[in-house]
Amino acid sequence: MSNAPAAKASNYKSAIQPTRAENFPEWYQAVVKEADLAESSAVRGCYVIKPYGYGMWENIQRELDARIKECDVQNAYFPLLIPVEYLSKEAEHVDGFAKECAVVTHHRLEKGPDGKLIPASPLEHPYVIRPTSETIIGETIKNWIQSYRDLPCKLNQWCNVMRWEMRPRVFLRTAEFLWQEGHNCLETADGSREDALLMLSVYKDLMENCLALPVMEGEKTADERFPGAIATYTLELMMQDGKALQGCTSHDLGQTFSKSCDIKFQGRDGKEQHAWTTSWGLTTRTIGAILMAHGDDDGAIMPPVVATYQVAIIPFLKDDAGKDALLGYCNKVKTALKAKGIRVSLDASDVRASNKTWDAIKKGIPLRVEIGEKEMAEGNVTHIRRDLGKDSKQTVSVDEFVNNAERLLQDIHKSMFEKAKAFRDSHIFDVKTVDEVRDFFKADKAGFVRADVSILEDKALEAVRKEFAITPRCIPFSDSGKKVLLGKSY
RNA sequence: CGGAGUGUAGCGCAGUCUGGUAGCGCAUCUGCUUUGGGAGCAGAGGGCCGGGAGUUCGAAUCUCUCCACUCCGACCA
Repeated sequence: MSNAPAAKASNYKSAIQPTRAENFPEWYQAVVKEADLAESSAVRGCYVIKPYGYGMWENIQRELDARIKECDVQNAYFPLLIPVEYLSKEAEHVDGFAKECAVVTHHRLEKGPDGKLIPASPLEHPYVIRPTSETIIGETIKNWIQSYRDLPCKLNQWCNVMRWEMRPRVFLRTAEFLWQEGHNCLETADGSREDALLMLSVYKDLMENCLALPVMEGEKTADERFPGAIATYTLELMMQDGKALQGCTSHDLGQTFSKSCDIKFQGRDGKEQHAWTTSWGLTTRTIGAILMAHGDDDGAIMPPVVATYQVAIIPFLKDDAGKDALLGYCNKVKTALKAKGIRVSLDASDVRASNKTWDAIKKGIPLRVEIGEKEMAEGNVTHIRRDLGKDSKQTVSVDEFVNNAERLLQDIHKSMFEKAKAFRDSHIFDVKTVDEVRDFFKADKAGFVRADVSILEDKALEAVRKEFAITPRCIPFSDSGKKVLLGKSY
């Protein structure tokens, strides 16, 4: 933005206000609203995901589900309600979630004296609405597993969960959210560790190749671990304000849950033993990550692989006389693109073309196709890349465009990834001492600092962590466990 | 759950300090003229000022009390 040519500075106005530099959190909310992705609901902390936003989630689901199944995981579904006793069996687990559980205590409503409905018929055994399903899945599959021949047992469910958050933020932290949670059961300690890492690699594939998000893969420090896990692996993402967002999570649960749920099997040696389990999840938060990693001051920029629409066709209608012919031409282009498997929107409404254009920009549709009488007369289309802006405008024949559209989308993906990666790489700074950590965040610089893991032992770090609200994000694999990344996070 | 802020038309805001029955911009509707990076002119419609209680002849404005949202923390995907 700062290097925008002075010539157009006079009439330049970003579509989203405030800009990222002016106020990042407010910019984020404006992007969500202007792109028509979601809105707040009557229920505190719960949001309505609107069709344009839900379309992204469906595409993320499709891509991730296929990859999960490649790992021989089967989909299943377990109840929304979990008996409170289940949760209380694992001490660390209950500590981790007890504070944020919604509890179902009654099973009926009746009219009170003032005509209002009040809960009636208290439940003898209350339920919690699942914050996660380790316990109920464990209690179920213990009956499915008797022998090493029943292993591995790999299950996944797509569902909603509820965690009573105090400070909700659309997509990033909501009381109810959508995710998949995988729960695998393995034969050995090595098996569960390798499995947790395998699922992490699936997420990495999704992030890089579908969401165009560069990741920092690593292990969480002990205090950042999932309650009950022996190791938590993560993909940390960097947002454009330099804050971290945890992109997914994959836990090696060891025998914690197999012991509390009593998942036992007879091993190859004939001896009975507890199984080794993993759990791994990815949520609708990834949509927030996409917005904050790729968006610019004109709004969202959607990665082509999961974009609800990959191409927006915008007819430039001059008058009613030529309307039918022009829309017919646009529809032909749309049909040709759809035949190539490309998701296309065509805005045939009477709204002014320039407003349709801005709508497509704010929604972040990767490719915009403008079609007016000029194009129609010559058998052409004009196309513009969202990530590069109007300087990328090109006019080519319909055939050429249709044949090249897939490659154009791939190019967009590639440059989005490279741009995000360049940002990430230029916002990680090596430091040696706690004082350098303090100096970095005191100067209000954006990004992470990378230090030797021994810094975690330094007593002085605690005060700095508190003062600037920084946490260890992960111990990246890339430094073979010798370094730790510290930063602010969502 | 702690600290701070904001609730007035679909959206963004002014008006509140100093009480007198509500205004601006955008959007919407109508008409004409326009049309390739947010159109122009003319006209029109739309709000019991977040809810409740109180003070007052009179409350958007003062008092009390709820509620919601936003930001910064704590907690987390």
